[in-house]
Amino acid sequence: VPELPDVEGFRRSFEHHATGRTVRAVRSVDAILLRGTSAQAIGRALHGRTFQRPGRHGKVLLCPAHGPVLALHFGMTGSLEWDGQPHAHDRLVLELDRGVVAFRNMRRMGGIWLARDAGEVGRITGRLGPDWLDVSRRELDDVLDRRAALKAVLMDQTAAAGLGNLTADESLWRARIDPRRTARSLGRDERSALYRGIRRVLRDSLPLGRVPPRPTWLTGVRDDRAGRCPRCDERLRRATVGGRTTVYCPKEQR
DNA sequence: GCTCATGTTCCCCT
DNA sequence: CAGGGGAACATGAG
Repeated sequence: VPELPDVEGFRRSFEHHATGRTVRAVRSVDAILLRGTSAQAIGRALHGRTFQRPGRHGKVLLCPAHGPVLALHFGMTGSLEWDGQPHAHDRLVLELDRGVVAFRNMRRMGGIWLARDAGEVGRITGRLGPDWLDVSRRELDDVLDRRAALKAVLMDQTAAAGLGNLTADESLWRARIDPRRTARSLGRDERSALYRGIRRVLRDSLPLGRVPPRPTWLTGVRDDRAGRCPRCDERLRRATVGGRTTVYCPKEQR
């Protein structure tokens, strides 16, 4: 479920459970998820190291350990678990001097990176645009300076990082803008509405670590094929935009 | 068996 | 080069 709010939730849990904790063992490393590193390299780099406060850039979680930095991308089904119980979908398990953290990921999309130091983190996040929480209203104009479909631009991580299918649809629904519009076609007021929509969705989702499936939100009704707009009760429509299923209100989103 | 899934990347067209 | 469409990746749920 990992979009910006979810990864921020993982970041907080990692901060709470792992900051100041020392790695005692690394196991259950899934080679298919490794990106430019190896199980041996991760073991060598992290064993005996103590984690510092984790960071996040878009959907990437960054876990520095006084030198090496472990980076995780959760794909569509990744999560962090602290139950200490072995699970078939564990793709990386770190035993700490107090507790165990498991990177669990059923579908094995996403990735595991290891940077040798903070300076090398750019190799991992270098292609990402600014984190959406750091995008100013003014910078939004730069992000939208494209001919592509608006929703495709919002989900393009190289333009700005962190929005996914859910947060993009939710933000566009809040702003009452048609996801299929060309990014460049938005007027000033529409851009401001979109900016407020994105901020609002992220701000409200952040403390929960997820986009809340409230019935008053699009997210709460989007999985219902016969779902209706929580605001105007119009029958919601489904389309494919930017290669992904898109739910919107044809009456309000213009 | 079939369809779809909250992500990313690559390839082929236009 | 920019953008769209589709497939691939890997695994499950309905």
